[in-house]
This record gives sequence, C-alpha cells and structure tokens, in this order.
Amino acid sequence: MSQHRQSGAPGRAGGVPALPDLPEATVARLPEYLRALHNLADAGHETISSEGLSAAAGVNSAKLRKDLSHLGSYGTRGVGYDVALLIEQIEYVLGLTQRRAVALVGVGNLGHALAGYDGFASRGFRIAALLDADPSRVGEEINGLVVRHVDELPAVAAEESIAIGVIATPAPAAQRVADQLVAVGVTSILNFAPCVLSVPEGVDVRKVDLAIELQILSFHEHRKASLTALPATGGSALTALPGGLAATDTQEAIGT
Amino acid sequence: MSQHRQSGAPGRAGGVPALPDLPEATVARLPEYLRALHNLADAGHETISSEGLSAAAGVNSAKLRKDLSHLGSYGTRGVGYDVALLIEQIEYVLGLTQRRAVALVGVGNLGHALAGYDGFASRGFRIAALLDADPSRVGEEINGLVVRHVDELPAVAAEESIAIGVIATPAPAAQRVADQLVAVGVTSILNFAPCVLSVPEGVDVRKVDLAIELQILSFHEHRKASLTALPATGGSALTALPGGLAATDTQEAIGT
DNA sequence: CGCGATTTGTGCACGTCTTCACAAGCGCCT
DNA sequence: AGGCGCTTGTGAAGACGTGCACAAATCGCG
Repeated sequence: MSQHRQSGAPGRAGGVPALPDLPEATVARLPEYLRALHNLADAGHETISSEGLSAAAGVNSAKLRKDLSHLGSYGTRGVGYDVALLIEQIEYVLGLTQRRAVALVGVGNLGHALAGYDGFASRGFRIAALLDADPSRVGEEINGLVVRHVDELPAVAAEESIAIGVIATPAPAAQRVADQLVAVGVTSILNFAPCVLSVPEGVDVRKVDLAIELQILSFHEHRKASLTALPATGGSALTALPGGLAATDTQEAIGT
Repeated sequence: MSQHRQSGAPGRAGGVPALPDLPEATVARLPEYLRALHNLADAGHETISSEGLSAAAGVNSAKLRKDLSHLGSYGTRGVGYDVALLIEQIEYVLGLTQRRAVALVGVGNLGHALAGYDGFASRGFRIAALLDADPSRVGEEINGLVVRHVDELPAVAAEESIAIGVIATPAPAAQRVADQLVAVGVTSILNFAPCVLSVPEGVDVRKVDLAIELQILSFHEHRKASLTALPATGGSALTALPGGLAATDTQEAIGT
C-alpha cells in the first residue's frame, strides 16, 4: 500500500475519482485482466508482475502496463501489482461494484441458453427479467425466473432498475425490441440478433454475431489454404479472381 | 447467375487465386456487408450505392468503399455496386464458396443452443459433429446429430474434413480441447470458454466472451452515470461510488 | 547504508485504421 | 454528341493503438 500522489495522471491518485476516459481498446481488455486476476487470487497470489499478468491474460506486457497506468498507479516498482487491490480498482472502473440488472429479451434457442448461463451471475450481473413476444413462451420458468411478455417491459423496468438489455430475438424483431428497451430508459444493449440496430445517441450497443466470427475464421482458413497451395509468389496480387462470372470488366489492371 | 466451379477441385486456369491480404479491420466488416447485401438482394435491389450499403451495414461510406476497393473494383461510378456480383465476390474472398464443416465441442448449456442455431447453416457452415467429454451426454441426439465422445475426434476428423472447431466447454476443459483440435489438424478455433487459449503458430483463435461484453457495457453505463451526476464540475468527481467497499486508501485526499 | 536486482511507468517511433475531400469515370438526358 | 449529375476509388492527414527501450522507483541483502 502506498500513498503516492505522484505525477502521472492529473490529480487523483489513491482516492476514488472521476472516471478517466479510457481508450476503448483498454476498456475492452480490462475484463480480461480482471478474469486473470481472479484466477491468480484463487491460486493464492498476492502480487503479480506485469509480465505474469500479461501472460495470464494473453497480451503484451507493455500494453498491460500502459492500460493499467491509465487508471492510476497501483503497482509497486520492483514488486508488481497487488492482486486484491487491482481487482478492486478494475471492478470499480468497470462499474461492477454494483450488481447490474439485466433484462433478456427473446427466450428462444439462444436466449434460453443465455438465461441459464451462470457466467453472468458470477461476473457481476443479475438476470432480472426474461421476456418474449411469443405468448406460448410466456409463463415458462427458466432458472427460477418466469418468462413475461415483452409488452410488460415498462412494468419490469419499474420493478427492477434495468441497466442492460440483451436482445436474443430473431433479427426481424430486434429493432422493435431495441426501441422498447430505449423507451423504458435502457442505455446499454447487447445484441445477438444479426442485424444493425439504430438507437438514439447516448445509447451503447454492442453486437455479438456468431456467424460473423465463423466467417472471419473462414477467411483466414481460405487464405492459409491458398498460401500453402502456392509457394511464395510475391508479385502477382489478385490476378485471377473468381473469374467465371465477372465477364465484364475484371481484366483491367490496377494502376500503381 | 453464374455458378462457379471450384472448391476442392480448381481446374481453373492460372492456378490458385492469390488472395489479397486484407487489413484485419476490413475482414471483420466483410461479413457485415455480406449480410446487408443479402437483405438488399431479397428486397429486390439489383444495385446499391456505397451510401446505401454503408447505411444498411451501419458504417461510414468512405470506409466501405475503401474496404471494397481492397478486393478489386466491382462498382460502377455513377451507379453503384451490383448486388449479386458483390455478394459473390465477398463470399469468394471469405471462402464461403465451400460449406465448411464445423465441429462443436461441449454440448452443455451454451453448446446446446449453438447446435440448434440455424444461423450457422444459413451462412455457409455445416455443423458436422457434436462432441462432449461427459459420457452421460454422449449419444444424445440434437438437431439430427448424435453427440459423440470427444476422444473420437480423430475419427470424426477423418470422416469429415473439419475446418473449424468451436469450443463451448467450461473454461477448465477448453485448453485440452483446443490441443485435441489442433492435434487433428484444425487450424481455426472459435472459443466461447472464458479463458486464454495457447495454440501453435498458424492456428487462429477467435474468442467470444459474453460476460466481457456485458462488462464493457457496464463501464460505459458507469461512465454515463458519473458524467450526468456532475454536470460542469471539471475537477474532482466523487461519483456515486460508495466509499464503502474500497476499504483501502480511498479516503485519501488528493494532492494536486 | 548503499548497491544491485527487479519491475513499473512512459517517451517515442511505427504501423494501422479512419475520415475527409476530390478527381476520375460513368450513364442519362437533351 | 456533349454536358451534367451522380458515384466510385483514392491520396493525404489525422487519430488511434502498439511495442520497444529505458529512466525512475522500490526492495532485499550484504
């Protein structure tokens, strides 16, 4: 422990502070660090070096140090970071000191699985409501929660203070659900439906599209295959593209 | 519209299609464009401008044009892009002209849902095998596929040509499964387990962690709350943080 | 008490990604 | 045929993210 109110970030050190506005890339990695830290804590570590933590989190150690430096200076030179303290700091910054209520809309195939996923509960969230538009699903009990009709959203929002909405409906229904969520004051949405949502400014949307992930992998797979197929022809870039169909203008060379 | 010959047996003159090596950011967006294009095609559009397509895909139009320019010039100035042609181009580049076989390991809560997710089938993939380490799950039939034991992976890989492995096991089992997948020649892995996988060079891993997504949203939620809490106070911002649980040195006054 | 081993925090240089802005190209209309 | 409006493709500038390499800080030990 230390009382350094040293240089670095303007002002606040030890105290709890205004949130520094972290780079998005850093924010995206903090949860990763947090998970690694919990593992280390469980394993009995009291301190951890940036090298050790970065290995556990799968990132470059310099990057990790820079990330952590953004939220203040909680390491000790020559020693490393205090695991418990760092956990607390990251949880604070991520807003995990309160257990946020999540409303899950769409209890179909995927939604059902999400409702039963205990990774949410164990990492700072509480599924506070399950909703669906299909009357035949309303009333079903999943994991101790009864599915309610999506039109009850206003009532649900009044009962629980919903912080985050999760959309697990088919794509065509997603935009409407998003609108409904926004209407009851939800400003953070996690969207599993394969479509683009438009929301007013101030509302954050994150998207998870399983097929897209596979398609990205497919690209690399395709690329690896085409590379191993031909030795090391450096020069000819996209010479022969799918030829067959593009009877039109593909023959034009590209200037450069 | 044309069919093209190829896939496994490219009798094509000129040899293998040298894929341009696209920027990762571009690759990550191509699937998005593809989905938007399919929607547009279904809606009867034959051509689409970069403006229109970028709106449908939720990106900046200049970015979209630059992305598309990386894979060749398939637009017509003054008109736009031919929807069908562009679909074909993107599918080719992403390697979706062949339907890739996916092996799904871990048929628990989430894995079960993934096995039943038809978004895979409709977007270029075929779930070729379901595997699990739990003997009590082996033999179960899901969506027409019988769950096999994970140790049968070599046999499975011999039967089907597995292009992508999906890991939906608990975290502690994930690394071992990854090793097994790599051992049978899988070079692309989609990991849903909340842990870091280490794999040999040449193997691509993408990760989807649902809790991380929520935590990122939580950060922004926290931040929005702290901003609205103090409108104009440029200086210190003691937000809604209950000094309570940060038991350490949170009370320290800030030197400045 | 000072020295060396260790590890953080960060300046700097580099690469990648984004965005603007505009010339070049294309089709349509007159 | 020629001009005009629309849209693509891209150069250039800037924002952002990454990683090296090293000075500053701390601990342990002789």
